[in-house]
Amino acid sequence: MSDRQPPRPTDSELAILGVLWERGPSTVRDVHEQLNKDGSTGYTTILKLLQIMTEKGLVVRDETERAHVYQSRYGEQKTQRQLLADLAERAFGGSATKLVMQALSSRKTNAAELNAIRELLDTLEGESR
Amino acid sequence: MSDRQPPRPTDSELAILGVLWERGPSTVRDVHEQLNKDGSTGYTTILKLLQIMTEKGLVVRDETERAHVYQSRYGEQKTQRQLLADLAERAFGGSATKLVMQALSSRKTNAAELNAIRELLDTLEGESR
DNA sequence: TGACATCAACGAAAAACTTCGTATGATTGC
DNA sequence: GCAATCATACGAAGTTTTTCGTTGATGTCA
Repeated sequence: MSDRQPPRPTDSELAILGVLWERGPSTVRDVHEQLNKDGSTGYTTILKLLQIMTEKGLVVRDETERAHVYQSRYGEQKTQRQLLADLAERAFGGSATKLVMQALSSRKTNAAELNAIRELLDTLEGESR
Repeated sequence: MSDRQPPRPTDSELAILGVLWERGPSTVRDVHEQLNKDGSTGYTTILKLLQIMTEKGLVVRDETERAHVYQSRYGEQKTQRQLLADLAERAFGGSATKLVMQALSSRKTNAAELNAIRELLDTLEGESR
């Protein structure tokens, strides 16, 4: 009963996770500087969010230095998969295939990207045999 | 300044929209009965949510009858596209292609589904020429 | 017509999310 | 050593989300 599965990150939390994935383990200052390039969020806001995310188990904190160092507890891809599964469940009747097809048909994809997807399909088809 | 773009529906709102898309225009009672098959939400909870959704512009209300009739203001696919674009933006650095590839590689897809996706790719490739 | 059912509206409360001010303690530079 | 700086922690306020109870109006039917 100790570690149940991680909660879905909120928008703000996801923005922070993005920085942590990009930069690796970071201090509050690091994250704040990165996020403040365009928007404007106070330092203590980021701090508070990271504290809450620590409680939730979304990040882990290293307190050995004065400036605590945070890192994402779950990898970027794992989180992405989680979010996709969640969205498929909530908005696509649980069908990931429907999700993929909707995503594909609703925007312009250039030839290179289409090829990359095609190759991925080939790989998957090989596996499913 | 009148109609800005619709807000992202919350989880509960999305559940209600799901019913409206499936059933078409419905009363609060209709939605409530549909959603209460498994979970347990009170009648007035659904009512309140639909009132809020009306304010937000997610649904439109026909008040000619005593039991108001609600319908989704935006189609299912349009909403799905919106949600996908939003998720791509928030979690995939704005790349819908990354989203698709992650969705494809993170689960088992049967042969028929893979073929359907392949055909879709063919169609898209034709268009992009 | 009078009791009962049905419905919308309103308000309120609890939880989650977002934001930040202030307090307080550690570190650093002069 | 002391002031300025940098860091965490705490609490609080405002907003959104979710939930429902109550009220009052309208309709039904025996």
